[in-house]
Amino acid sequence: MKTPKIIFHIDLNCFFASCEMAEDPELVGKPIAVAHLDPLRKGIILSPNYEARKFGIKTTMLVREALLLCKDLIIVEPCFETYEHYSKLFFDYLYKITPFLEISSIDEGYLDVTEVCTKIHPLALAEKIQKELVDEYQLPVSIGIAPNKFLAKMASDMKKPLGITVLRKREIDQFLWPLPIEAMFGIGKKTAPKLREVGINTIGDLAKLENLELLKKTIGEIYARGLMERANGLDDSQVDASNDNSVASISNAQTFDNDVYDSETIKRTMKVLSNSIAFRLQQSFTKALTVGIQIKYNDFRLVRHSKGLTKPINSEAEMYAIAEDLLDEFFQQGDIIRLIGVFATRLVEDKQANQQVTIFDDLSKLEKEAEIQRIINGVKNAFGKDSISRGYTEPKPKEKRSE
DNA sequence: TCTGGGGTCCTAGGACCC
DNA sequence: TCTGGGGTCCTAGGACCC
Repeated sequence: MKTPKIIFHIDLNCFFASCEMAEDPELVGKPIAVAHLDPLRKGIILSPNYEARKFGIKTTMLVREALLLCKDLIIVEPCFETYEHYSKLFFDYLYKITPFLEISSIDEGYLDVTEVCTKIHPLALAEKIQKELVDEYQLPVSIGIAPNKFLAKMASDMKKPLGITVLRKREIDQFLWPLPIEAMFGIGKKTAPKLREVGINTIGDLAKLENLELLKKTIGEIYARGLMERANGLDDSQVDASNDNSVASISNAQTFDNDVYDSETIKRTMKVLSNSIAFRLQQSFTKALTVGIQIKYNDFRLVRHSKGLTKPINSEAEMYAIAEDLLDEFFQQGDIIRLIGVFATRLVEDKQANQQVTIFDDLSKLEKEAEIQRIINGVKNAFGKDSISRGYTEPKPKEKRSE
């Protein structure tokens, strides 16, 4: 018999909001939320802190709805550079605990601490991690402790903020099974109703399901089996510590303030998006073997079209040329478009480093984003004024965000 | 609750090759 | 020969996550 592993799942609590409070102690104790202030379409809450959550404010809620719930809510514009900085501090700290670390997103990871825990009790280790992250970086975390990744993930979710939850396999009937099926990691908005339709309302119902055939028919055999296993506390997936830091795809998308009918407007936006992706590819010394576009129609239907290449690319001009071809191929007169995106996937290492220069290379990332927004606004303003491309005018000096 | 943006993984089906 | 089957690659689309 294998000796059971000890897996931690560590989750940064309301991460963006926590970063903002760490940067500006004045915000501590007040209800704050990180959100874009764009009043039209983008004004949604990305991360409320716990003071804000007390008012019922949740992620993805519209800013104006949130302000109705709490008129004193402080809205902070997101700064992703700051979040990446804190994310790095977080993972660098965890690497010192053990190299068996799997980074699963910007604000969470799995640790295999089986070895480490031959010298220290798991609970003592979790408490130490929690305390040191708060003391050193003002970052609160919740920790789930379990014999596998799935149970650890479910456990870390059970107590927030600053929770430590142990979930043993023999206790799943008590702590896991009573939870509603929606609470299970891996079950989303589409699958939950399908399960409820066949009488599965809790994770326990799923675990004890006798008629697997019915479920196979509705959601497919592989998915059905996987879910049932995990509901029974089984998950033999390993903590993947390879973390080579490479991403599988890079994308950029823009929702228009107004629905768009003409391909010229879309193309101008695609040019900006292509530039941003080319920049990121070059920064990460990679090139793409597939380039595609993403279109969201005004009925929210989302489609993707892509093109595989024989030679990898990472320049704006090449990316844009493909995006333009795809648009010409698939855009129909009469289409009404809400969002356009460009993506690069099947990424490969760029052997000959990055020598290409883009028009934005001399700007900081923040300035670049501001510039992109400005150009998109320019595109919006030009909307309707027949096909005259305004080109890129002199960027105005931007005020820098305080560090 | 009229609904953002950036990712991941999986699967179906067609093309192509042997 | 009017007809096989398997493997692999590619594209599109679905679902999920933060």
